[in-house]
Amino acid sequence: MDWQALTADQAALARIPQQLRMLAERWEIDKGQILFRIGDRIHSVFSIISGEVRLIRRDRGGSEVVLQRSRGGFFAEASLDSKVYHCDVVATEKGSVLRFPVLAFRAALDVDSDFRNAWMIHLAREVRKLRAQCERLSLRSAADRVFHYIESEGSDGIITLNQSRKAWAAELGLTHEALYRTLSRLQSNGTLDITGHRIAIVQADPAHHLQSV
Amino acid sequence: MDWQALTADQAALARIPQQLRMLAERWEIDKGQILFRIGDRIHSVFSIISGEVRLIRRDRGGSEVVLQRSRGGFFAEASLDSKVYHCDVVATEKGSVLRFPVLAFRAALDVDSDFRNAWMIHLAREVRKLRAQCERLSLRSAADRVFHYIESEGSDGIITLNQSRKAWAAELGLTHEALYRTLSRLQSNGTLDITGHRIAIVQADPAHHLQSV
DNA sequence: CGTACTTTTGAATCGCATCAAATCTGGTGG
DNA sequence: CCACCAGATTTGATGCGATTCAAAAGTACG
Repeated sequence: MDWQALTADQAALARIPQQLRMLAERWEIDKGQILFRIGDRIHSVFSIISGEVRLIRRDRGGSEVVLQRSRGGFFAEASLDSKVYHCDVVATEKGSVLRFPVLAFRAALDVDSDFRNAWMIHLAREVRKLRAQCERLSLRSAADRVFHYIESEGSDGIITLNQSRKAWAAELGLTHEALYRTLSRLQSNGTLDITGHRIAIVQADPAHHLQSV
Repeated sequence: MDWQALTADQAALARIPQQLRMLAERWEIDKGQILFRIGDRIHSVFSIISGEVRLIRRDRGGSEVVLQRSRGGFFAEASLDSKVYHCDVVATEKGSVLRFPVLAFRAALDVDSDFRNAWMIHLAREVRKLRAQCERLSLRSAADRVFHYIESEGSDGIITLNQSRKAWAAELGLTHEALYRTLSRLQSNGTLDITGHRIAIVQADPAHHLQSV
């Protein structure tokens, strides 16, 4: 297991103490596989290596509600403080996850203050990031969401995307068509400078300027 | 300070050790007041008693991006691990906040394992809740968001709102008009049973049924 | 070289935002 | 108790922008 390669969004993973690492199991998961069901006794905390999982809650009618889609990072962290899982978890594509026994995880948090601090920092950052994303998703227009993303996730009005535009569109809550059209409009506008995966804000959107006067 | 009244969404507040509580200061804030600016040295962690604050980042053009709106609960938690604030914080209405010295807060987390556990649980729950909200906000239709909210925030298809519908609309990322119309349509549909602040799903939405077949 | 996926453009449609205005509600003070 | 006000609720008409469906061109990878 290459623990060094994961540090980017996963500083907490790198800080996992040796003792706990040795207890981690790698699970290969198939598309459609159910990792655990609602009501199951909690046994593990997971981190995704590859693929995608969804946390789902179903009503009696059979319609389902996606509580979370994960492609990387931990999931079911909230299970650290309960006895049973509160949702189903299903893999939507082939991939693999890392499984940590929850008791050992709790014990490591209690004992290892470095790990504990890394974990708290990880959670706090996640909260900050998710709050920003909620704000972004409540913006009405595609252009506003693009700006918000660059301003909050990039630095100094410049961002280098680490994903395909299609995936970015999903993160922005847009269809890929809408994002493509918005980007090309903003570029021919002179508002954005797009070179490959690097996107820079050239000047504030005219509409935004009005607000600031 | 009535610490008991806040336990609802704020279990972590109730677990704050006596020593740290004694260091807390209550700040009365006016509309438009700036609590701190980007680049300021971090001195405090805050919790809102009343009113609303916004975490804002500005670009050079003067247009601003809202990273977070808070009406209750902690904000700027992520500042526990940095030296300077990463955004401006402005009050958008009159209210008051609780101010904890960040050093004492960190020390309390190190020393008091009860408080520490409560804090980690608080953060993990916040993460879970925010992820669900992001999923909800990326749903296209107003009806889907209403269902998602009831399924994920309520229990057994029933929810009792603790806020006005206008405020709920904002949380759902909708205009209040859209929410009012959607609710009355779903009620005359026979899909929802609405009695005051109690909303119950009577039957799955027909459109959802198709998916589950 | 072929396959799967992303990127791109087009046309039509639909749902939500927007602006407007009326009604209802809870709380305040006279 | 009533008048009054601010805010929430409700309904209507209109337009825009994103979705949707469709299809073509580009690109990475084995």
